[in-house]
Amino acid sequence: MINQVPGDTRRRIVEAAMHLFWEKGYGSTSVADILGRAGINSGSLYHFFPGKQDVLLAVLEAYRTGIDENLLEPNWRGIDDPIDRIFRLLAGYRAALVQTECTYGCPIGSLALEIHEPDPPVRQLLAANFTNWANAIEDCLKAAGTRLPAGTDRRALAEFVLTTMEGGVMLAGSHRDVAYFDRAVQQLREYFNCLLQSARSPVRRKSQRRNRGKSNA
Amino acid sequence: MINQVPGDTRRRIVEAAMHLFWEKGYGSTSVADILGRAGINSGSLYHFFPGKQDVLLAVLEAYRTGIDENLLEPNWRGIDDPIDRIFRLLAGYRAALVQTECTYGCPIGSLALEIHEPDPPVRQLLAANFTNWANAIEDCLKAAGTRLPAGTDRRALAEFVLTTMEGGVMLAGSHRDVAYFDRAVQQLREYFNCLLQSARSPVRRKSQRRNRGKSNA
DNA sequence: GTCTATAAAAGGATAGAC
DNA sequence: GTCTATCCTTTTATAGAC
Repeated sequence: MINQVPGDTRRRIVEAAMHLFWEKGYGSTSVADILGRAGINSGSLYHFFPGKQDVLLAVLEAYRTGIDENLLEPNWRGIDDPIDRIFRLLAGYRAALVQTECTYGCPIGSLALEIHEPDPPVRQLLAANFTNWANAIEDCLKAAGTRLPAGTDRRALAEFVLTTMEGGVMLAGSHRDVAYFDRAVQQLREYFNCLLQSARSPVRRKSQRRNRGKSNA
Repeated sequence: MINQVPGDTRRRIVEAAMHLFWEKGYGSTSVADILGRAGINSGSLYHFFPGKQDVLLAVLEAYRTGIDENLLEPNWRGIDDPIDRIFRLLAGYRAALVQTECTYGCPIGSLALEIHEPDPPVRQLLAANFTNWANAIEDCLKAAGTRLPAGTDRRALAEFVLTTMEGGVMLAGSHRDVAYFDRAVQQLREYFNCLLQSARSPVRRKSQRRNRGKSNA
């Protein structure tokens, strides 16, 4: 092909696959689909990748390393308040749902539930993506400092934000109605309000002093 | 085949497909897989179903109509407290995760994120399954009566229980670690504690007097 | 209703020229 | 590195006997 930037082909393959996996899923995307979208031929793809699954690994790796540049920075630009940042990120997912008429799915979440093989390398990269996402939220929660009650399990809360997002996207997509996502986020907001409130005027409970952060009903 | 109960073949097909879709996903299950597990031949399946997708519809329909008998009753037998029932149901999913070494996925959730086609009939059945699940939780929340604060959006809260379950199962499966599910449920528990607490001693915003009444605060 | 056999297509992957 | 051509397997679905 003419005017080909060296090293560009591999990038185009990953980009094409990233889009197609998001749009159709991994199993329903054929190698031929990827070739077509990338504008290349079979030989080129198999020159860079041993097989289709290795393309998936490259895609997941691209998501993982690009989370700051492609997801967090665009959403957080100009927003400093850490709690605002959390709900701004969720609003970003909402915008994606609206733009795609609720066809959008979190690419990581969709792949996580589509891939059923034990498949350690793929699964580890999926997990790493989730971990990075939760890390970013956890940083926000740490930055919130004393606005959250002492003893708040910030790691668990960060993961809870993630499960809310994934669950909300799942329901909104299935019902083709963004209101399902909105209600999930609204419930999370209520929970945060409760936490922020009780940090201001702590409710004393028997279990709380003895067992900080681990109360279980 | 000998000793065949009339009308049994169709049921066996659906049962085999139900198991395989749950285990391997829809796309990775071939018609041949279903035939093998059901112990029948190609002609029988295509006698009852126009194609593979119609088997999926029958599976989703079976989940939908069987939710009480197969999911709710086994988990709720002997438990009357409506809030306990909610967390008992979540404990049931936890048990499934543990038994399968976190291979388990909610079959509806997995299919919801695997199926990317617009595909109205399939999607409507997925949505109907989610709706039935949330209905059951909503009934619990209604039964909780005044233990929840006045004005609680019980529908949204029921859906929030669902998103927590789905998100928790997703993370636990991806990390192959049930602790991710446990933390999600624990966060939901904290939220419920907050709600139950504020129903006992309603929080007044702005000029709130602390620890009114006789609660053990 | 169930069987066997097979059609027809699509899938992932490879070979070898350039 | 990229191309064209092709192999081989798997897949869904059908045909027609019993």
